[in-house]
Amino acid sequence: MTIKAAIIEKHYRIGEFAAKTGLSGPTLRYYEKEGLVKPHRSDNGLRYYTDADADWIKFLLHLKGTGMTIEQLKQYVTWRAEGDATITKRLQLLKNVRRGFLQEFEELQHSMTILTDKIDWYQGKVDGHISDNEDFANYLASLNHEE
Amino acid sequence: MTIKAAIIEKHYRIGEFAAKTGLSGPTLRYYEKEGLVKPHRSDNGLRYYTDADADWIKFLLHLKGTGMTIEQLKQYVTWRAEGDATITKRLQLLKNVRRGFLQEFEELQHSMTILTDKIDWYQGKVDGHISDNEDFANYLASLNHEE
DNA sequence: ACATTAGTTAAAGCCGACTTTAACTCATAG
DNA sequence: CTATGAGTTAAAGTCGGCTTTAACTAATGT
Repeated sequence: MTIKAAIIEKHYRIGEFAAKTGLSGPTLRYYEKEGLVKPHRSDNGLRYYTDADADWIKFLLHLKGTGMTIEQLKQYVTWRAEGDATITKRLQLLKNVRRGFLQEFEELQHSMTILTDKIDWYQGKVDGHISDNEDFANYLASLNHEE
Repeated sequence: MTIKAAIIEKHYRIGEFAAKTGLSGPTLRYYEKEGLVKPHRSDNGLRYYTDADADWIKFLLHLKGTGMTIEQLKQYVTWRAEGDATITKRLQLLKNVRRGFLQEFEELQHSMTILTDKIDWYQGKVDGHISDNEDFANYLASLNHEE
């Protein structure tokens, strides 16, 4: 006797799916118009999305979070639709994205250092253990921090 | 005999200053209109900037780099112009900025992890040590990485 | 003296990424 | 059967952060 699991794929209509993904309905329609996501349609013509679509949106948002624009995402999606022949292209694109992101990341870390230094400097002024005439440039220099 | 160093403060006109700061001339004028920077004027009416202005711009760009908007920067500048009475306000503002930035930073790190996992997964497919039917969700699960 | 390059202003334009509007249809509880 | 809430479309609007344009004046090299 064969056991056959009847896995019923859950259908999410746009409102529920919007809540699930954190995007708005209009944003989902916008992404669809840009070709980033392809929801399905039930017989009555209403969109529905699945858990697989949710996974895809999550991944998409991570890529977006690394600084990819909608245009770049479209390119990725286009290649994805073309199948395995474009895997190296996609790999190369993602590597380029990572390179840019790492660079940006270092700048963010530097800005973070400067921000923290400034906070410490203000705190020192408030607490009175940095003298009134010590300016921020000197303070940075004393920490060997640039800019 | 008193030695008096005649320190001549270098004046940068907008073009030179733009090159120095990496901003464009129009952007410098825009920042001025928004009250973020106050260049000086020579007798002929032309703007000039100093090294102190450059330091200020650099700091401003770091704040901007942490996600502060022009409006928030304006608030900071306004308080700065009001003098020491607003130091605690500025300190509080910068601490809030840091809190938001740290949060954003963690999300960026997570996106980075997912991006790298995807790159490794593609690389595995290309190199043939990840089987054709291993999907990315499984691969993430195997790494104990979420989403 | 004059051509070229740099600076001046106010106002309009642009771009990406959505959001809002308008005018409509569909779904469903009472 | 009808009120209400959700979904449909295409098109226009918004917003932040500049950039471009237009019409002009100032500075500088030959």
